[in-house]
Amino acid sequence: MDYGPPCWGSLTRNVSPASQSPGLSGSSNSAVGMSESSSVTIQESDFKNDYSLLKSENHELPALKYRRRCEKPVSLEFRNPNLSDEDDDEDPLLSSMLLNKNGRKLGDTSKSGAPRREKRLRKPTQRYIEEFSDKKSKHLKGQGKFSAVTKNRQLKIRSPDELHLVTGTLSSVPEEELPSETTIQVVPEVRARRGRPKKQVSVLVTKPKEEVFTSDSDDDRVKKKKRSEKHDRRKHQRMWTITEVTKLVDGIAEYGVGRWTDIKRFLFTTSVYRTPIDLRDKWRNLLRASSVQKLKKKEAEEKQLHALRPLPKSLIRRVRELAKIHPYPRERGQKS
DNA sequence: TTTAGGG
DNA sequence: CCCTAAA
Repeated sequence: MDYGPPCWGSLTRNVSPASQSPGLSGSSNSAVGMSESSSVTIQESDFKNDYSLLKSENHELPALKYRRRCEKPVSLEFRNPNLSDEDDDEDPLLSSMLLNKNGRKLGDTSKSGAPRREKRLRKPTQRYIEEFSDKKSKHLKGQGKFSAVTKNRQLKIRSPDELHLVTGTLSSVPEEELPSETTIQVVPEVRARRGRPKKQVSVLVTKPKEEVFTSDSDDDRVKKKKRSEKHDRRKHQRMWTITEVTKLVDGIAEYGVGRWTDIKRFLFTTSVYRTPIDLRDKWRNLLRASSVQKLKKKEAEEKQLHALRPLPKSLIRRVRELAKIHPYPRERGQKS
């Protein structure tokens, strides 16, 4: 994975693999373990043999992972409003497929096939330009990757589960989510939610963060079984993965508490869900969780036991540190 | 429009 | 998560 796919246009292989050091993680966490990167190693042969293939569609991501400086043609090429639009473009499509057992939903989506395209023609320019220049010139932070995902990229097999994943179409997830959604076919909250994808700039951060600590337990996400439709209380609930929490904490460390929109825009650009408000809520919960840890041991144990995600120690530690640094209104006391 | 606070 | 008030 050292050379991987070089920049498409210029074949700049002179860039050293060490160039992926993300400026984001510079301050808070020193223990950076690349996690996602490991998932793309399988594609190497393809890259060498079928060069045209990756150009066609779904192989650009790994490349971009490697080269964040490689903002070559991809950024513009995929901005094409026609086929572009990263994740949320497939919302209706995806949901219809997954929920096809629900006749109503299916008909609904199919009906609105055409108009949806039209709507997609909005101009991303303003924000896009802003972000683009911002990243490029600013500090050259860690976010240089322009994902520009296409329709279906079924690459990136991070866990063996995904291998037997029927894939094909539902692999439009950003990158951190949807690890094992194979068994369930109910998935009520594919990603619909109330429309709020906002401007999805096609940059994604892909920081080689940890995710190494608890091995997998973060990939759980929607591991819930086959929830009967009757019993689903909350329409949509997305489990926070460790990766997400890590990103959130890191983002807070970088931009400060309260800058939810910034954090969302810089670190959660790929997540159509997770609004800034969600981030804030999660942070609130994190504060509580981290404080809980220091309460009674018994309580803590029970919590840990009950919790699906152990919430790594490192994260808790960081949360607490951050909590000390910037006082978050009202949550600091952890009273009542 | 975003953030803070409460439900 | 959702909603609302305030900035």
